[in-house]
Amino acid sequence: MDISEVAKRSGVPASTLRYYEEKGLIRSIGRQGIRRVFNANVIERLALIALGRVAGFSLDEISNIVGNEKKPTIDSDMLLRKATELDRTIQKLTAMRDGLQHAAACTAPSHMECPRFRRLMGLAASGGIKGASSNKL
Amino acid sequence: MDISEVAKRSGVPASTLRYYEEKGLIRSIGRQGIRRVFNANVIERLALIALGRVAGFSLDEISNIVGNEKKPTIDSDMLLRKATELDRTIQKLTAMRDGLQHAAACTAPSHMECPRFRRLMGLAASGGIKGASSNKL
DNA sequence: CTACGACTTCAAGTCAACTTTAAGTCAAGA
DNA sequence: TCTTGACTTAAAGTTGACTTGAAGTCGTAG
Repeated sequence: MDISEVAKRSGVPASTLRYYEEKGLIRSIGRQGIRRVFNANVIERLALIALGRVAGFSLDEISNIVGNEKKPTIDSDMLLRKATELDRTIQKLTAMRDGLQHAAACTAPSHMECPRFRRLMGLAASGGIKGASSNKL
Repeated sequence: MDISEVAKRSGVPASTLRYYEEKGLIRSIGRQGIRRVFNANVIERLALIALGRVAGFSLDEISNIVGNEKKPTIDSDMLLRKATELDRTIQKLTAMRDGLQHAAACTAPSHMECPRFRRLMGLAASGGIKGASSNKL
């Protein structure tokens, strides 16, 4: 596949694909003349990268998860830590989703005045309030 | 509470608190001389903002969710849409968490070669691969 | 053969979300 | 009174993740 095919199939712009390759997140299997040629599995890898972004990981963190030509070691302890971190995030988001759903139906003048909303949010916030990806590699 | 008290209690730097106030995300209840004075409920609000960030919303989107002095209307349809969006994100992250957990224990040479990992990631990616917050206000 | 369109590199530009810096205000303690 | 330290503003700087632009390289249709 050439870069435009990958872009079309994945929805990721060619410029981003070049950028990701430069960062070592994906790689082209070779060149036809001057043009990059990609293996079909790059699509899967891009899905994984997009997923990591949604999960709030930085490209560097994702690099550690999915592996990178430059930085080789993929440490299973780190994967477990990421999984745990993600689990905490999921709990927060679940409480937030419920809070949003309730807020949409609630008649309280302001969400912050609704005890149910506040309880859900308190639940979501419990155990650390800091932004995503607040832990180191 | 003065700004450093809020910073200490919330973990959010004073510079960020001023920035959030400028954006209308939080507000000080008044001034003592030149210094801001905050009501205790700002802590709760900051928790909600942090939560929104974890959920992948931009400050502008969060502004729509939690309300803003400048932009008043908080539309319940929008809240439901955000809840739905969040639900999709939660499903993805759950699959990713399971994938990471499995990858940590799996003996396959590379994650991408492990069928279980790939299935979980495929599950996570199904129904749209694009990054977070890809929908408009 | 030459012009076109799709690729290439490399450098610079953009954007959101902050952070830092410089210069100033003020209450309180020595 | 003078100094110190925590606040203030406004503007400039930083970072991560891309995007855009300029200048160049190809394969191929006319």
